[in-house]
Amino acid sequence: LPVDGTGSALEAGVVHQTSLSEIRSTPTRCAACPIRAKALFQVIADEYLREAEGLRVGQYRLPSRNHLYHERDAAAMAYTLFSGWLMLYRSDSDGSRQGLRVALPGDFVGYTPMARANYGHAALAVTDVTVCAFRQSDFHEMAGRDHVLGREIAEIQARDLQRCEGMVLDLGRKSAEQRIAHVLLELCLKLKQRELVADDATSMPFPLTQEMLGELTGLTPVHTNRVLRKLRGEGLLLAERQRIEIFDLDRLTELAGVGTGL
Amino acid sequence: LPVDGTGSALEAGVVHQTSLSEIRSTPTRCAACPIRAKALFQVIADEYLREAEGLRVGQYRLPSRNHLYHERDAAAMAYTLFSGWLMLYRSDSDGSRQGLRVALPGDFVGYTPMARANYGHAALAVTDVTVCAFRQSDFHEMAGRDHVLGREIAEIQARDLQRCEGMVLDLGRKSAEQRIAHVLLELCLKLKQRELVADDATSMPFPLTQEMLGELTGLTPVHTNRVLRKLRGEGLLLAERQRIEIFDLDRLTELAGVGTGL
DNA sequence: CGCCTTCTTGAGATGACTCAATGGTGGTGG
DNA sequence: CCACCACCATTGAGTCATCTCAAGAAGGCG
Repeated sequence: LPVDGTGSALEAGVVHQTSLSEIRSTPTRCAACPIRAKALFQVIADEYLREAEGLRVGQYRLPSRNHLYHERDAAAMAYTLFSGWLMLYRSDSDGSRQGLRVALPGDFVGYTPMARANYGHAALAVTDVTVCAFRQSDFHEMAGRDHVLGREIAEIQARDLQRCEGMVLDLGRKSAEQRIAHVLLELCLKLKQRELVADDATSMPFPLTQEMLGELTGLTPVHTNRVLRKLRGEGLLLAERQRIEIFDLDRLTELAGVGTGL
Repeated sequence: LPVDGTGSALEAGVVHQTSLSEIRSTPTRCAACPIRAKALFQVIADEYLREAEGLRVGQYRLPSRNHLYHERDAAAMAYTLFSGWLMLYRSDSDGSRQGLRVALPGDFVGYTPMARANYGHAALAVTDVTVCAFRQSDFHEMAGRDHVLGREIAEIQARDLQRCEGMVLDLGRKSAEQRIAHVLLELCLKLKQRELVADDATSMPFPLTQEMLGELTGLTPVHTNRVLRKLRGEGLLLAERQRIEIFDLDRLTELAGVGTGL
């Protein structure tokens, strides 16, 4: 029963009951989860939602610090995140991690339309997590049958690419402060869009460790800490365990120096 | 007749004859360009190729240092690069550029399946360039009509995303030397795959300035230069104007520290 | 109560940047 | 054909941001 945080949740695409446990009494409709209107199926009409629901393989629970999948795993499944936070990252050859994106409830992760592909990144549960699993092949087929859906999935992918390019810009051109400000703002915005946090809230849940925040921003945990303290010193925010409070959203936004598109 | 290098080639998606001149006597079939089997239409069967050719709006020539499109331009057209090199980049709010990717002959650029989207990045001609233009809408429609094609376009996008994620990894976790080595190796490999350079060639054309190489790797032009000199000092490569010679491919690869997937 | 993870802080090293000046090279016009 | 000019590469000196190593403090959990 290795809950060492490194155990594989999926092995070659097969569900591994070690850390990924099926929820047999599915209480809620999955694809039509409360967040749907704002998230994965953001752009997808109800008829697809119902069909997608039919394709669902199962709903699973994954404890904090376990992996949903690893980089080299064959990408057999895609998931919608029902509850909890995931961090998607890619590892360097020396073992250090570079965060790619944080997935919040409603996000769609692991979809890879390439034939015989690996995921290419790992997905780590930051908190306890609930996901709905779909077979990639079912998704492909469904997208193939209906080109409107196919087009909408293409849009999701295009958005992911533009986000990734924004990250390249940050890592290549921005200071540590700016990168941290940007990540925090992005998360804050996303939480509000999904109504996981009130629109006028000044503080938000924040289960990422400072080390993870550093992984996302290309920084050392030590330096991440110093930057957070500096931002606190400037009255911009307060980072506590499991929670972040943003005092001055406008100044933080200005500091982040984001153009359009966040 | 502003050939100042900053002139817009396209204005709101309309071809601007200032720098982008149509080639009226189209001598070669475009979509079926000599490189096709290895590039854009890598995975696309001949029947689509013929259809794509029918959709071609025109073939254009763009002089070196001009833009094919800017970041804020409405993404009305997509292009296949017929000859020459393009650099795709995104600008920081302070005006500095972060390179995203170099496009070589055969590459597909500017495709954006999002509705009413901007390109989100700019495309700059590194050399004189010839492109074939397509309307995004025609492409969408064609992909919609045939889901096999749609799926294949999705694969191209997925590949782009994985490349971009690799770039995030480089910028976040690797040293200047490693990033430069990686970019050079990637270009070398791509040129060989497309048979623009002999498979056993030790040197390759390299029209990028050191400044552009710095833009791609998140480095200052000055530091880029120092790194190149250092690599030369170690007998790994020789960077001249317009050309790079790689002496020790294996050691360079090892230095770059790329895992799988380049 | 004690362990383990996370956060905090210090001191010193270093990779990359800035500013500044010089030298090449190819193109252009007289 | 030559002289000039623009762009690019090169080099130096000094600074700054970020990293490394190391140690200690603060919670949470069994």
